[in-house]
Amino acid sequence: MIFHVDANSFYASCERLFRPDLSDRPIVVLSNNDGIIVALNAEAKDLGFRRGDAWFKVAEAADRAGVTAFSSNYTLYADISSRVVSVYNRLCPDVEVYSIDESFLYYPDWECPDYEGIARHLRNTVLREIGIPVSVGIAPTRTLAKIANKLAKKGDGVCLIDSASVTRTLESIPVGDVWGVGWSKTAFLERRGIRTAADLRNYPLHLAKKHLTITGMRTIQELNGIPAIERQERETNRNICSSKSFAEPVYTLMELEQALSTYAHEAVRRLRDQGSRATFVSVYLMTNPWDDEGPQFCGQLSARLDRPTSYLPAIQETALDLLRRIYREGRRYRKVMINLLGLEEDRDLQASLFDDDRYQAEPPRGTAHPSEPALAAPAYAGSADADTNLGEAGKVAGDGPSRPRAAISGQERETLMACFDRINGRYGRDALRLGMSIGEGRSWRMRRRFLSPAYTTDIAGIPDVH
DNA sequence: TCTGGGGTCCTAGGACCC
DNA sequence: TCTGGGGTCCTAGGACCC
Repeated sequence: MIFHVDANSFYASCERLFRPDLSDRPIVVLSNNDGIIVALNAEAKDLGFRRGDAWFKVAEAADRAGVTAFSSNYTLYADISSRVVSVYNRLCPDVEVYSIDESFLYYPDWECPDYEGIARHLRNTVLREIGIPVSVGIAPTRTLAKIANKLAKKGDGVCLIDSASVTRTLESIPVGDVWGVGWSKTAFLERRGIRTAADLRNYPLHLAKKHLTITGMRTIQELNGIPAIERQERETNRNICSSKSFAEPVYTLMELEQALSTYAHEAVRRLRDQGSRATFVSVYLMTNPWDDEGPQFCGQLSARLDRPTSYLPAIQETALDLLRRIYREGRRYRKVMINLLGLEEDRDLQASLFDDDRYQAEPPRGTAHPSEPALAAPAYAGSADADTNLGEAGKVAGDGPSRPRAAISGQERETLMACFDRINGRYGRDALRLGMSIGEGRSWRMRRRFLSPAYTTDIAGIPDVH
């Protein structure tokens, strides 16, 4: 049997943990740059606020209604999340962490089980030990368990769907609320008169395969009680990207370089945390599509690294090189993004034919890697900007930046980065950075006006108790 | 002034192979 | 004369998720 455990208004609950004065008060949590509402508790929902509301549009109304707003504090949420998961792990032998606030717990199919009793115990334990309210949906498949959880949130926090109750239950669920049925599939299904999860459950599989793709077919099987969606066993990501919108428009290459270097630092930290190396680096640069002033622009270029690596200087230099090729003067830039792709685990690493320290000091150039494909950049000219013409900038040499490489061996790179990791592990993740990411402009810095303290992860943020 | 960030999986279609 | 059939791999873009 599968339990889907979901924290209620997780970010808002985390903020409230350390603010008992806000119990029963409406709370919203904002995205980066305090742009939109990404999470809100029931009290705020009752006042009519919605996930996705642009903060600048609703801030005044929220203030009048006595809503407390928080900038998102992911450090806090991640720490609370891991504490919640530690409780799951104690009470269930088989836990799949699905997202920061959702997990699937797998229990054996016993003869006469009291699954609901187990769920209530789980719920009470998390609430008592961590202070976070969770709901539990119980069903034979993950899709049904997600639906059960939706119902649990409306009721007393626990809901079980079994073969006796499944038909009646699904009749009350709009098809768009089913896990895996998004905006596009909902529109398609409603045109054909399929409005509820019960309707979808009876949709013929061969039609589903044709019109809803294999994922839609799996969803239907799951609604019929047949597990069809595979568990996510892998712990590591396949892509890592880092990107933030700027608080204000940015014009200069130098500021973009600072921002991109900062995101490269962040992306490589996550890359190294999961023990991977990247094969490709991709950089996106774009203006604000909402902005009516000035021309729009959206460009992207990719490059293959010499070899899969997690060496920050190499990745950052490659990224900056790409940025300089994409950059056009006179645009009001809104966002720059780095994407690390083709991730390999350290232990799978394939040694390059030429990856020998003897060649490192004098890297073979030109003729050495004839088979190394230069990544053609399909650089698309974005939205309204036809003159971007990235074609001529489209070929990025496989051997990275044009600057001469320092004579430093692979072993030395590894030692250097290990030292870098240790220092940042001890003194804070930004204690040591590459020069390029330290700068004063800062117009690209995030706006986080309502940030709560790092109550659980920073000695300075620990609350005083009187 | 001001509209998020970080992911996964799937498919179509092109390039290429014998 | 005759213009197939069966594959693989890769990428961009769509759809979806939290």
